[in-house]
Amino acid sequence: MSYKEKKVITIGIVSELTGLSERQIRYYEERRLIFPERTNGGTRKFSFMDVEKLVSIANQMEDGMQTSEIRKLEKKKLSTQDAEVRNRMIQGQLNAAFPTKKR
Amino acid sequence: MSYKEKKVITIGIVSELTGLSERQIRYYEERRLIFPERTNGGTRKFSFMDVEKLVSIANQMEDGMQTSEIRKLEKKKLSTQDAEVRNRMIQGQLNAAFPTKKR
DNA sequence: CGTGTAAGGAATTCTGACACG
DNA sequence: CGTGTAAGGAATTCTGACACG
Repeated sequence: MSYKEKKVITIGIVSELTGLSERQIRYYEERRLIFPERTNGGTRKFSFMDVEKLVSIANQMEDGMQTSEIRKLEKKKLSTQDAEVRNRMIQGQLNAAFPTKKR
Repeated sequence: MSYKEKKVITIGIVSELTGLSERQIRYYEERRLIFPERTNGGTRKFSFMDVEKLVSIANQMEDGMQTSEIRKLEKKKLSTQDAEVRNRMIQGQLNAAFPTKKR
């Protein structure tokens, strides 16, 4: 796994990096917008990906979006990506199976 | 600055990532092999680069090297790199100044 | 709904020192 | 020299709750 996805940053640092309060960060986790891991003792651990996502969330909140909307939009984006990946894979399979077909 | 160099990891996580004890990590800082930053409160903050360097240090310690030797070797490596960079830059300047010269 | 805050406790980290070798 | 450990304190984080709106 790349450094970007490794969960190693505590909430205080994340707060500094994002400009969000710890309260906000915990709340966004409660609303299932981010998914930090935990140490054995229960301390949250975030990745740089989480930090980026939090900045994005902050922007969407500023635009008046609610956490529920942000979550839904995120889901939609992911399923769209999934569909695109599937399409490309199928297309690849077809191209391999029928090499004579144009393009 | 890239994620790799950003100082955001606390010593407990670094200990887990490297397999080194916190005592060892603090000692290597005392011997100036690594240079973590600090929070306002005084808590150490490490980067993924530091983590990599610590793994390298651990290997060198296993090979029987002393911290003073490791530090010297590190310095040597850096000055060698510097020299190489300078050489390349000078060569580049020369190539630009005398484009007719072969190569 | 989203966020601030005070409260109490627990986990984490810090330093300086002693020990062993 | 390099590392473990107990000690005491300070910084950090955690949860559940109340408040405001």
